[in-house]
Amino acid sequence: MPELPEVETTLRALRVIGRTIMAARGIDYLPTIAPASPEALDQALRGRQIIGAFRRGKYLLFALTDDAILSVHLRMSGRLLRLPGLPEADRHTRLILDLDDATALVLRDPRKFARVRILSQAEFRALDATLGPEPFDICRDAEAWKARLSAHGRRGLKALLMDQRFVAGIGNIYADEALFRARLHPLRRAGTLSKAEMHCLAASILEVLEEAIAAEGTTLEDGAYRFGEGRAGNFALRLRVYGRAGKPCIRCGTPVVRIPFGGRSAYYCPSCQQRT
DNA sequence: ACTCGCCTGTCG
DNA sequence: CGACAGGCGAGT
Repeated sequence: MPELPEVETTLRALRVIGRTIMAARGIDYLPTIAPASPEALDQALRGRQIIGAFRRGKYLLFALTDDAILSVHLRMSGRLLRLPGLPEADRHTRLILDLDDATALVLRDPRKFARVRILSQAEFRALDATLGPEPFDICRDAEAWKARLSAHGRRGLKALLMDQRFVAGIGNIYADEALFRARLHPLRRAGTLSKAEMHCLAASILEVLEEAIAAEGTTLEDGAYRFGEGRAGNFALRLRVYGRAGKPCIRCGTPVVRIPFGGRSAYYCPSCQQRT
């Protein structure tokens, strides 16, 4: 579910810097959370202050006192909310961190894919090294962007954009949206782009991510993505191609196409986004 | 460089 | 009932 704009919005809405974790309550505790038991997690987190909060790709990272970093990845269906009081667990609540100001950080995740880890500095550096550059860096450096695309010339553009080792933070929605804006076919091989097309792709990625962050992310009709106390993002209204199979392309009227892609879908306009 | 599995929920 | 869902990683 959440891609870079949703993770960024989630992080900004939490405003947890300076708070101290009073208790960690694990409910329907996930095997994807470490330490492996609620008691051990509580022991590891209780009394620690959150002294920093940042995002890397789709990871939410909370710097704690004593040099530890709490890492949260929401995967497909996770949300991280900041709720008042001592919130009760609903059916999908997996973890509640009670804070010192009578609020709580609450992880909800119907599909149980979300991951939580407590990392040492070295473990964080190792994680960081597995991720490609942030789009806001690489897409503003024309030479580096060109070199990076050229280094993976055989790969299709959509697969490449979604590969977190290539660039960190882009997922299914924003890959399709960026490619639509750049008028590039999702299966076009990266090595076949002209210099102008490479530049256009970088500009399209920056544009769509910035607009999506400004709109506080994409909450689809199922309402799965929420942030803060449970607010929805507004970018679904601005999606130009994602999820629009059979509907007219907003640019040329040709019906948008959906093709199977890596167990999911790619949406594109067969007229505006030629494979050539 | 690919597909599949992980899990639950919803929709047709 | 099957298809599909904002992701990733273990397998080929």
